[in-house]
Amino acid sequence: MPVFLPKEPKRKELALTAVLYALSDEARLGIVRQLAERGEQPCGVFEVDRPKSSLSHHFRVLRESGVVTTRREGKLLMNTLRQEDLDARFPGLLTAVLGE
Amino acid sequence: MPVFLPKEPKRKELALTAVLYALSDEARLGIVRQLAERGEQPCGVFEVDRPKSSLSHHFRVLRESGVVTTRREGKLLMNTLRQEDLDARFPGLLTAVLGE
DNA sequence: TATTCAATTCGAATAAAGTCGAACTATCGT
DNA sequence: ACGATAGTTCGACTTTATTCGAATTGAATA
Repeated sequence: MPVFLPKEPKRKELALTAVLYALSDEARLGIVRQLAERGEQPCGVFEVDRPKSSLSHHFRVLRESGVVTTRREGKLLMNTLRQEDLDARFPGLLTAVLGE
Repeated sequence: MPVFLPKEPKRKELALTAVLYALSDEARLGIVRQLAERGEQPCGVFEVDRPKSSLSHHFRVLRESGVVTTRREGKLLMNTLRQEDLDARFPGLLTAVLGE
């Protein structure tokens, strides 16, 4: 009984086009900004004005591109921006996207 | 008799998500890299292994997002990366995407 | 073990992008 | 004016994304 098995790329596998694509959507970019500001957060706190299933889809895109990592903590799925991995692989990108 | 009227956004109108989207495609990113390396270039020189109409489509995306500007010179359409505009609007982004 | 809560997966519908040939437009050279 | 060249636009098709309700999973709690 696996706890939760997202398919997140390792640092070395991060692909620039996939990352840019993930960030090219307002809803997802909003999530990323909020994670950058407030740190680790569960999916539920994001005000995205869409049903859960849509939100979930966007989290999947963020995970599969490697922008976000997710771990379970009790009944919540906690999401974190993969700052270090992104900075290592694409220096300056996240900073530029977040605009300071 | 207009010479050529592309719909390019002004610097202040550049939208981050549109720019990221434009850059999230391998073919377009390839064009951008080549423009960054070699400077202004006509559409024809790009080796993109697709028919002209497809190439043209990608140029349109690059223009409409504001990544590239195009002017006619004789029978060629010369393309330039909008480095200054992009740097002004999204400092560090282009550098990060181009990897130095 | 039954309920509840958090969030995902499924599936089907809609929307948006990409692809490519063919036709078109503009410019240049003859 | 004709032909060649550079690239675009059009239109139809295929592919990929997004959307959202309903069903499902996993974990906590009673």
